[in-house]
Amino acid sequence: MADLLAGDLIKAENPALAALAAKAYAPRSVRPIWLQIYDRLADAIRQDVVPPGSRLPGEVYLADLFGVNRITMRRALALHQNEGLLQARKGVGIFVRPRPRRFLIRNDMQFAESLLVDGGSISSKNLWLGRGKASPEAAQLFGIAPDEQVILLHRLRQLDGAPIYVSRKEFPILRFPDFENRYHESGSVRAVFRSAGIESYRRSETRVMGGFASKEEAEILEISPQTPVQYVTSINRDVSGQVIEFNRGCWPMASVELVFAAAD
Amino acid sequence: MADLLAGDLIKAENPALAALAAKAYAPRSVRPIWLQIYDRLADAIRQDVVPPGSRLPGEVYLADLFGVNRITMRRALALHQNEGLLQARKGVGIFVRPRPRRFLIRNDMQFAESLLVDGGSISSKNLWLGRGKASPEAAQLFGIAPDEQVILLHRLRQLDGAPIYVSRKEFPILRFPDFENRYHESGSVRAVFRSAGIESYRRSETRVMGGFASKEEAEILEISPQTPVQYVTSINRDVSGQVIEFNRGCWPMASVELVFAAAD
DNA sequence: CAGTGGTCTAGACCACATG
DNA sequence: ATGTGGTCTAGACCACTGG
Repeated sequence: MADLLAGDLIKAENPALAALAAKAYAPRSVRPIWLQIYDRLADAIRQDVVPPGSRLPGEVYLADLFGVNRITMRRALALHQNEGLLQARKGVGIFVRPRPRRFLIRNDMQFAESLLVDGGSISSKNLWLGRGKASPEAAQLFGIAPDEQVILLHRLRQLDGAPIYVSRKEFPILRFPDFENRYHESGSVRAVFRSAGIESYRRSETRVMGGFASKEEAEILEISPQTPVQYVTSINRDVSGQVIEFNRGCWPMASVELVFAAAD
Repeated sequence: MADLLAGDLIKAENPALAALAAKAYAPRSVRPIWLQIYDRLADAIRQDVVPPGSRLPGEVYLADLFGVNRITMRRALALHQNEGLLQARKGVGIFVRPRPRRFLIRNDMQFAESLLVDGGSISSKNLWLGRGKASPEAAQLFGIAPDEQVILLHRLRQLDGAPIYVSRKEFPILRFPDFENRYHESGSVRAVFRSAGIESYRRSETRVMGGFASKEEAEILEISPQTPVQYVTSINRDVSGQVIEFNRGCWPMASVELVFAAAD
């Protein structure tokens, strides 16, 4: 009784979703039911039938609404989670993720990367600053032993409060012996460079590769583990060619677009 | 009876796989069984217990081997298909994909992209050459109307016979009125450029973005639909700045690494 | 505590490819 | 005809979150 009541209430709250579910399915042989549900959910989300940030009705209710078993319903939901449109939180519900925006990272080689996005405010948050073992790649670039220490800076970039990019930067201690203090004073890497006498530097190489979010990355970025992501590693050098920064970042794949433009 | 016999035969064929499956599972609360099976399969593949190109035992047999239900087994297999290590062919079996290699695409801006891979032979295959409607983006770049025609060249790149990259190139007809004939004569885009008086050109912009393989792309690349891929679009200009080529390519995400190096 | 998503099983039927 | 992978159901139990 209480179940029926709750069901009716939710249904009344979102008639558009109910209408979407009421349509007849194409034959299973043409396209599996779960993919058809996946399609309809995608439409519902993109057409703001269910707005970003809102919570979807529960799986059992949705399954009933779409006239399928809960398992079948879950397949459709799971694919959307994997692709980044939805995000489940155990014990809480399934939420519509903020509309995936395409970030543009201009990578002009001469300048540091710059984030461009239409509207929305990007904020940067430092997760951790300290010293630790260099990654093998950074050690080689800095010309130090593999187990030597480097300055480590973990940063998180957020769009309107939602995490969107996590990076791990490495700097050679020899070059920036007082990195931490300088950084705390200024709050900017560029300023630390300047205080070390580096007025200008350049991006010498950028690598892009695909992967799947580790548990840690998934937690920080608030996505499901195994979600496809893009890793970007970049190398900055001073004018003499010395490597002064090695950076490795991670994006949810769906929300970034990289642009590499010629210098002109 | 026949079942048992077949099972024993296969098991005898691959004792290493059986050994992998025989180990006790960690508690489900630590890591779900299907993810533990996923892990073991990954090990088996990466350690050549099941070599690239070989076919896995059937799902029902594997499920029995790992002591779980077929559905549970399928979850582990499905994730590997999604990530590119395995590839299922309906009615045939599940196959181990060729070891994902990291392709390096050097993108020096001055030169056309060049494929680098350690060992293995890369071949190029033309799927289609003809004329058709320009994409909106290309039309704008070429300075033509959105419904105007362009030269279209669909190409497939293969590594040791396995499809690895599919691209769709667009060229302005005004600039290359005799493209098809020139191309058939020489078999190279560069030669067509030269015959049109273009001795040198440059890559002015490259964009990288993630996505999920459409049904068509999946078929060409022999991957499952919805598998994560990377799209790369690039623009080539002649020395005067005129756009002479617009290219859009698609890679299985797991098998490519893009390198953008500064000109130096 | 109730409701949520996450996992797992048992069994069924289908579509496809191969011999 | 057989075996393969693909889909779908029914029902169960668990772990987590919130009030």
